[in-house]
Amino acid sequence: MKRIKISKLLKSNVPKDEVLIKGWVRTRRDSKGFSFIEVNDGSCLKNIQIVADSTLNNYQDVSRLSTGSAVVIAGKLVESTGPGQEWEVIAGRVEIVSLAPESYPLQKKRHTDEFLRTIAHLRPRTNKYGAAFRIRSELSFAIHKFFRDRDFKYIHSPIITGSDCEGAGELFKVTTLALGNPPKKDGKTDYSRDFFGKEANLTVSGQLSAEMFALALGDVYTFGPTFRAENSHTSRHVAEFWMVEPEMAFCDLEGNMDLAEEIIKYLTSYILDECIDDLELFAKFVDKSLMSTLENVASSDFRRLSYTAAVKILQKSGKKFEYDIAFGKDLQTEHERYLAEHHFKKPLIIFDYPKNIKPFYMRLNDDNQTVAAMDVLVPKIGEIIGGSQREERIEVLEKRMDEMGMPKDDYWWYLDSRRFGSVEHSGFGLGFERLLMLMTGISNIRDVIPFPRTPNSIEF
RNA sequence: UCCCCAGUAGCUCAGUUGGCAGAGCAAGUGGCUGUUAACCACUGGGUCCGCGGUUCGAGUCCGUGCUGGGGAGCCA
Repeated sequence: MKRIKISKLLKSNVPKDEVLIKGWVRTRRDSKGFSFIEVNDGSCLKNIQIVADSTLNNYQDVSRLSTGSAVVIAGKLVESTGPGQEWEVIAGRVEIVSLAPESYPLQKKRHTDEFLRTIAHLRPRTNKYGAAFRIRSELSFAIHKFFRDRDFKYIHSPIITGSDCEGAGELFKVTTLALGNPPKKDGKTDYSRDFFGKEANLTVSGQLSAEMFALALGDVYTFGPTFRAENSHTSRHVAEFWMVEPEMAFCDLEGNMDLAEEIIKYLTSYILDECIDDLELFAKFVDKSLMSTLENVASSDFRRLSYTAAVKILQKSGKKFEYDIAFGKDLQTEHERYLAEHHFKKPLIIFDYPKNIKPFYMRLNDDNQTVAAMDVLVPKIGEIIGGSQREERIEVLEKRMDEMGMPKDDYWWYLDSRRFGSVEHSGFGLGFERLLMLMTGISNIRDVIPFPRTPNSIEF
């Protein structure tokens, strides 16, 4: 007999004489002469209720099954005579694959997220984390589907890089040199004797690679891990996270914003359609307003306004902010939250930021003051996308790099793309985990990553 | 890196003015019942985060370190 997953079993329209289930015991309740066993196999949120009669030849052992034990059950699927579930399985055979001892840490009650983080290897066995990671899987698939349906090509950008890309944050060094005694030259570490012959780091962004491929394949995207060695202690930052980075040739900032809005709406609708059982758990136990938030994101047009207009709104708001608002200063978290959560109450896109607070590759606008940058802000999460139209004019780009004191030689290949068939092009970075926080209402980024990496924490 | 909060049973927490270490849940045992976070009874379970200090006496007060959490900065 072939094993059937519980997700499929529960969708059955008719009773079945023979089914084979493999999974883990969530709870057991004994009655006179038989036991109810709730079995979960991870395929969906719901358990299947097993009715195990005392006539089973190993009932003695079955009646001692503990939470977390692995079992194989052969039996028949019947309509449940009790309330609470549509189907149940009358067990003909219960094979105990392995018994979880009393030290099994997961109890039949709610645990705190902080405690579950200390047992991150077991937490996917809980309802909440099982649901979170099923949604993570679905969301990954939906991202590939979104791009494939629009004829984007998937690019694998390198994990180990020789340049620090955009100067975005602190880097993790990659080296095979002896830490205690590295070779020296003129008092400094001699990286010419390192594995790659020069300094190497873990990537902070696949953007520069993606730009090169956009100028060859047209529309491309990357979707992979990125690393930041920042000593951040917040619920929105981790050292290792995944980023989705589309890059489009022959595309200006407006087209870029169009795609950003389209993908957020598409993914939100997709999850609403495909993961409703899991979503309902979050709507019930994690964030009561989740459904209205998601429907708001999926259906409302994102408000677009320039940085200059945003600054004016903030100045006229009459609200006291901890940080000053003035043209040329970056918007702080409190400002972004005010705009997204109080003023507009829906997702918004802010564009045309002052050039002095943005990286070198963003395209200089005609006013010579601002660059064609855009950030997408959503309620509760804040910045979820950062992107720009890229500077395609080589003389403007080189001038900008000079102003910022960047070593142009290291970027010879990047500049080459502006020498040979340069065209206007745009792209953005979408924080995958932040998106997942939006979708689930989970408020700590550490709880949407299987094994999160944060300062001082790499246990698993 | 800065600011704030917390650390007591497996988990979640209480612990008064400095005076014998507590509850609920979980676990174990027994009972009961088509149960469903089942229910009832009993039992076991403690480096009160570490180190140092004050005191006749410290879970409690002081100093210090560590860990966790929240917020800020940085960003996705």
